Amino acid sequence: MNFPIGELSKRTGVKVPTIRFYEQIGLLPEPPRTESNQRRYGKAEADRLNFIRHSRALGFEVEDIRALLAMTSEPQGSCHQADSIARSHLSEIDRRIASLQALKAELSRMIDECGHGRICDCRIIEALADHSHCCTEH
Amino acid sequence: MNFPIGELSKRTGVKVPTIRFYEQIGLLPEPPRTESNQRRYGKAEADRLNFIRHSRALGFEVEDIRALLAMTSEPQGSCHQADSIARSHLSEIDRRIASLQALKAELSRMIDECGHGRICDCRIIEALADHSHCCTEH
DNA sequence: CTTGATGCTCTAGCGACTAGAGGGATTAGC
DNA sequence: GCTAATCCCTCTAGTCGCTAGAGCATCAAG
Repeated sequence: MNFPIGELSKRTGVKVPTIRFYEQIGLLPEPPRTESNQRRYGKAEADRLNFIRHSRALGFEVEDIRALLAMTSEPQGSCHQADSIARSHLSEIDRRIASLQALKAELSRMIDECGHGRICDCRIIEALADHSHCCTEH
Repeated sequence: MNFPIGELSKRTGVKVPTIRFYEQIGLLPEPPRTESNQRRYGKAEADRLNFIRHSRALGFEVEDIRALLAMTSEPQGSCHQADSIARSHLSEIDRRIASLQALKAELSRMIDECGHGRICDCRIIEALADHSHCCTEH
C-alpha cells in the first residue's frame, strides 16, 4: 500500500519513465516521497494510472484524459461531457478508418498492376508520380 | 522553367517551409540560387516534389520515399524493391485499420451503454477505469 | 561489505512538419 | 523614382507522447 515507482509500473504495465512523464504533465499528482526522495504510491494512484493507460490504449489524447479524470472527481456531475468526448473521439476514429481504407484501395490497385519487371515499366512508381491516375481522394 | 519556391509551392500544393524542410533532409536536391541567394526550380524538381507529395499522401514514410526516389534514377533496375516497400506498407495499413476497428467497437459499446446520467453511474468512465470490461484486445 | 537492481534529475531525440523572429529582395502601382 | 506589399532568406523552437541515455544516489540480498 506504499510502494515505489517500479512496483507501480509492474502493476499497471506503464513504463517507469512514462509514469514520471505523466507526473510532469500533471496527469498524475505528485506523490509523497521517502526521506531519500523516492516516490511512494498507493492504490488510488494505481487506479488512476490504469484509467490513463486504458484511455490511451483506446486512443484518447492526453487533453481528453485530463478532462475525463477531472470528471471522476465530481461523481455527482452530469456525464454529458464524457459522452461528448467519447463521441467525438469515435467520429475521429471513423474518419481515420475511412481514410486508411481509401489508401488501402489505392495501394492494392497499384500493387496488383505491378508487372514485377523493370523500374521504367513499374506501375507503382508511375502511380506515385502521377496523382491523376488515382481513383480516390487523398 | 526557372521559378522561385513560392511558385513551386503553388504548382505542387506543398507548403514553402515544407519544401525547404525536404531539401534539408535530402529528399530534394539543393537547387541553384540566384545572385541574391533565392532558390530557382524547374520542371524536374516539380515532378520530384509531386512524387514525394503523393507518396506522403499515401502514407509512405520519408525513408521509404527516399528508397523509391532512388529507384527512379535507375530505370533499368528491377522493381522488386518498390513492390516490397508497397506491400509492407499495405500490411501496415491493414494492421492499423484492424486496430482502429477494434477501438471503434469498444468505444461504440461504451457510448451505447452510457445512460446519460451522473458521472458516478457513467459506463464510459467505468469502462475506462476497468480494462477487464473490454471485449477486444488493446 | 559488496554488488546489482532500482531510484533520482536532467537533457536530448524521435517523425514530419509548423510557426515565428528578424531581416533582405522583388515587384506593382503611382 | 519611390513606396508598400509581397515574397524570400536563415535560424530557432514548438508540436505529441513518449523514449533513451548520462551521471549519480540509494536500496535489498547475500
